[in-house]
Amino acid sequence: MISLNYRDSRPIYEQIEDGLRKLIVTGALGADEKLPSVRALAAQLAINPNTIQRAYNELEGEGYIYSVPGKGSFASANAGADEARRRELLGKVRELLAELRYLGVSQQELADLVKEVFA
Amino acid sequence: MISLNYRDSRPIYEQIEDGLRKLIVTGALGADEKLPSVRALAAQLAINPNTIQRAYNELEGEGYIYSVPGKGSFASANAGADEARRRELLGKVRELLAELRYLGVSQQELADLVKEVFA
DNA sequence: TAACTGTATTAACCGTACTAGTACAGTCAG
DNA sequence: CTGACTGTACTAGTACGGTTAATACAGTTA
Repeated sequence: MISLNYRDSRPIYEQIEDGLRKLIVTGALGADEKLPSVRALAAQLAINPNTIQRAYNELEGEGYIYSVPGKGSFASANAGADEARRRELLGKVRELLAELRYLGVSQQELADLVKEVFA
Repeated sequence: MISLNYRDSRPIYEQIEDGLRKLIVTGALGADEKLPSVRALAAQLAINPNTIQRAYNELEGEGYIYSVPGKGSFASANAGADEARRRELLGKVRELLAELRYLGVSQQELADLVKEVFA
């Protein structure tokens, strides 16, 4: 479900955040679908439950999931309300595109990439 | 020339790397143009020269600049040879696009962004 | 009741970013 | 040649944050 890369300098909880966010935005995790419990995912990944909780906490702050004490954590129906993150991501994409252009990637190739993602 | 954000969790040397990389790929720093010396930039940013050196080191490893002992550091003529970085960036863009789609950004809007970068 | 859920708190360990200080060799203008 | 610049290298110390560990508590549910 999620893979960790210990060689990556990025913290584990961020890798988990990204992994879950990806599952949600790609539709692999449907709305109101139950996520693994904090302890279960910790056991599966062989890491501390606190690290999982931290990832869940931040994802809840971003609106991607919601947690109910005693019941569990679930994928949010719609996280599209996060305008700040949208602008942040657009800024990142803009910088990456500029560098890719410099690296010789054609406009056509990038346009195709956009089409592919929306296909 | 370069601004640091101490609230950012990312290391200073990475922020410097990104700043210089941006100056290079946007053409603000032309080919073989001289970069500030390790000590000069360190003084300007009020940080330790070692941190600057680390950033320069990594940028040289990526081919974005080259350094000559005794002379200085300079922007590379062509950094397009870095195929690994190209693929890395393309992967990142793909993930960002998927999330932006989920956040409600239209395909047209992203296609326009590509056009704008290449304008 | 028992086993699950999320949540909270505290202490400790450890990697690493960063600083500080120093040193050496190459370059270049005076 | 001299002196001031350049990049480079190394060591030592500090500080911060990620991660683990061990508990504890309250809500949920079969």
